[in-house]
Amino acid sequence: MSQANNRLEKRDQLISTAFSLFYRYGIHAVGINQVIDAAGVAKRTLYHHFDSKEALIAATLAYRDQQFRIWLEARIEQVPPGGGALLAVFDALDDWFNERDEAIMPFHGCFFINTCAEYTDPQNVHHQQCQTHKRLVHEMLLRHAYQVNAERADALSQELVFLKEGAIVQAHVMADPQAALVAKGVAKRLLQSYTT
Amino acid sequence: MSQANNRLEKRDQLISTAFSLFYRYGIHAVGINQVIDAAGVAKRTLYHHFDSKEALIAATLAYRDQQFRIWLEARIEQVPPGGGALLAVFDALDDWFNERDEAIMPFHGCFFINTCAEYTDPQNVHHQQCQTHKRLVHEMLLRHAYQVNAERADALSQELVFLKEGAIVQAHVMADPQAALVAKGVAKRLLQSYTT
DNA sequence: CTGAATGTATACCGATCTGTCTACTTGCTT
DNA sequence: AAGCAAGTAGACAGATCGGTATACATTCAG
Repeated sequence: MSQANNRLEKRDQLISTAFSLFYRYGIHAVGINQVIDAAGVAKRTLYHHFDSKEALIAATLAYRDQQFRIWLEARIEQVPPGGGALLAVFDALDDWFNERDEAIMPFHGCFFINTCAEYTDPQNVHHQQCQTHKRLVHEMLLRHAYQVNAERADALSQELVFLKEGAIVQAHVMADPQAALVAKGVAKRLLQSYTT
Repeated sequence: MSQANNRLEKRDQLISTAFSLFYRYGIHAVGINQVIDAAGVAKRTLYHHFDSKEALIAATLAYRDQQFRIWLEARIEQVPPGGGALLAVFDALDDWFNERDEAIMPFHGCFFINTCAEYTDPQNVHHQQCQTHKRLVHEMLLRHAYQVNAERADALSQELVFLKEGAIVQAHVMADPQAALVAKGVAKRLLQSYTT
């Protein structure tokens, strides 16, 4: 194992450890010492890679953004394009909520919604990073909505986003394992009404 | 001003001050000292009324639960029963999001969703208190859904809840002032399909 | 060979955290 | 009149916070 590999490994180790802790316990509730202990890394090493806790938070959000979008994109592309792809989103959510897909386990709600709950001001740096993530996911749905109804793709995708967010909140807050399927039921009817 | 009044006033003052701070900055981010400074109360007084910060949090959640449900109930009862009452929910949300109703200002997302984001474990005491609140609001919608379609009231109310939660998240995370109206549009179509 | 980069461990800094304590005041109730 | 409940201000305790400093080890590149 080369030094260059070690460099990256430590950095990534810190980010993925920080993510797991932030995601489970919340950002404010997790201290820097807890992160370095769990990562098995010296404090100096953390502050070598990141200027501050704020910088670590930003890196953690970027890490999850990548992980989540790559995962969802892959799940959608497993089915033929069109309405089916949009419904596949809810099947993906179902597996996420019920922790049936190792690639995205465990489930503690949406990390970005949770982060906005800790930084409620929309002007806050972290809040805005969450907005960017949500916007990118929305655009992903929009691309597939075009295949269903190009003229009304904006409206369709936006309405599906509402159902998606509602399902995530319901699954987490109410610990409802069927949330994704309920949302999928509504999405189906919605899709029908958009498929002229 | 009698002493007996003063007693209750101090307690309520602490709760409403704590709520404002917790709601705006998050629970973990707000310290006990910050609460007593803002409330203009001695630390001893806080610990006279509450055993711990945990107890203050519980009281804060109960306070908001009451405030919110009384507010929403009042908003719904301003219109004749039936489908209109269910749509009135989204008009109420619209005023909440855009801070047009003094009774429920300001808007920093849903305090209960935010709290669940800080206490992600559904077994956590505070998380469960949030579940209870959401269940009570759901039952409120259910009662009105009965007027629309008694046989399928469960399904209808559940789907409206999803739209409601989705709208709250969208309004907060994306700072989208129109979220409630988008959700209302979907709710309208949903209601039509349930009004045989 | 040497120096820069990256890593280790650990002590330390000042600030803040929740919660307790002392000492005193006020005012209602019995 | 006496006692109790509720209030004040503020010191204090012990832990933890984010972040820095010191001293040293390893490894790769010029």
